[in-house]
Amino acid sequence: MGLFIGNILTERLLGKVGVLSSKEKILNEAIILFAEKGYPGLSMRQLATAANISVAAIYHHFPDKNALYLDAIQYAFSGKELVFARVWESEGTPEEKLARFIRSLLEVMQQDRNFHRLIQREIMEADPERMQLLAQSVFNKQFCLLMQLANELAPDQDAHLVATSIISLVKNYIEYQPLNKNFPGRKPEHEQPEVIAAHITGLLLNGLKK
Amino acid sequence: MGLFIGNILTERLLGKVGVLSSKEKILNEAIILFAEKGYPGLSMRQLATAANISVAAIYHHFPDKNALYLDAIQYAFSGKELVFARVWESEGTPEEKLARFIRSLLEVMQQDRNFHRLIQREIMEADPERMQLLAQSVFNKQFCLLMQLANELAPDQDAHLVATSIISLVKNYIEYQPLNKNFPGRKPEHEQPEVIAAHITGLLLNGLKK
DNA sequence: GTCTATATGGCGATAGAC
DNA sequence: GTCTATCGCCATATAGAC
Repeated sequence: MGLFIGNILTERLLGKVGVLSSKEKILNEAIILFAEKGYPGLSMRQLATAANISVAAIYHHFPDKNALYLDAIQYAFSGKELVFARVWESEGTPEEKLARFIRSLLEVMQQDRNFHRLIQREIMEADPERMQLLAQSVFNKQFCLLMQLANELAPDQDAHLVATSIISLVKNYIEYQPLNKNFPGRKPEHEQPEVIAAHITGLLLNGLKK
Repeated sequence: MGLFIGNILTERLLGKVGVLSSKEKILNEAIILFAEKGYPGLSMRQLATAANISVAAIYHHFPDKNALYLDAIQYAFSGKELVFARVWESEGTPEEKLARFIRSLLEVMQQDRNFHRLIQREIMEADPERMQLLAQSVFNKQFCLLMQLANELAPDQDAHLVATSIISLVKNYIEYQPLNKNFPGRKPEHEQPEVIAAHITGLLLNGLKK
């Protein structure tokens, strides 16, 4: 038992049966609030209030604010890789796999907005060490599989650039939604994942044709 | 004379002959530091030090931190529209215009990183009122012209979605550079604007073809 | 228009009781 | 493991002299 104290996965399982440890409660609130306000924008007092605990109790579980932030990010990232497993394991042509990947990525990003905003803030800070950690421990496998797919779809093109383009297209539809509401030509269906997914997939597979 | 005190454009002109007013000095530093650290991350003391002035002097020019921030954003945005004028006024096929637009956007974003980061932070905050201001007073004309071009290139597709895709592709190559360094398949030429521009243009005009 | 000095409060972090 | 109380510092913002 003592061996598992502090193990996030154990706490996740506890969470699934409705028992949230204090540490997990803190981390859950931290993910939401760091995503919303950013690192300097969230005070330990605000977090303590949100988690319904005292500031001193937070410092019992985490040595300082920075360590808590890093833990929260790791916690938010854990398990995300599994979402795409079914995409890569599924049967079908490369074109079908691309459509499925785009659809899945879009759903993950739109459903878990806190995850998306946390990543976005991290990328914006662009700290080299943290970028390396993020790339290697979170996204590396997915990026490689996407490059493989890109290579099947367009062997003559640069797989790294193609993979980046695919991710860019999906990510920015989510990100630009609040801004794009204010531009002409906006239609209600532009917020529906299937419409966006169809557009992106079509664009990639056919380009712009008259 | 008194009429022009506080007029940013006047101060810009003064700036061009090497005379920076204190207010302009503050705004210039504010753009850099807000872009780097974000609103809560930058203190008035740090800004005062960077602008080589006292905190009280800043409060002589701006009523409070928030007003200063909004002024800094407006200041950073002023004049950006002119950059693309030559793209839209130039002669050539729609395909050539697209290539030129992509190239210009890429250059503006890569050269003026502070501008890019300020916008990015604003979009991430996603405050509805500020999104409206940003869309209408800064990007509206460009977006409309880009939609027109999209319509010429692909009349059967949704111009709003196509325009968003084009911007997404360009913006994220800049944004992902620090992260992408850590993925396999990375090549040095992936940081050259002309290589990126060629890839994006090709992707849009031809799609992924075997 | 700029300064020094200061008011007032929130910040991260800790001490020590229970 | 959680609390109340508190430390020392830095935050935004202001007062008033020059």
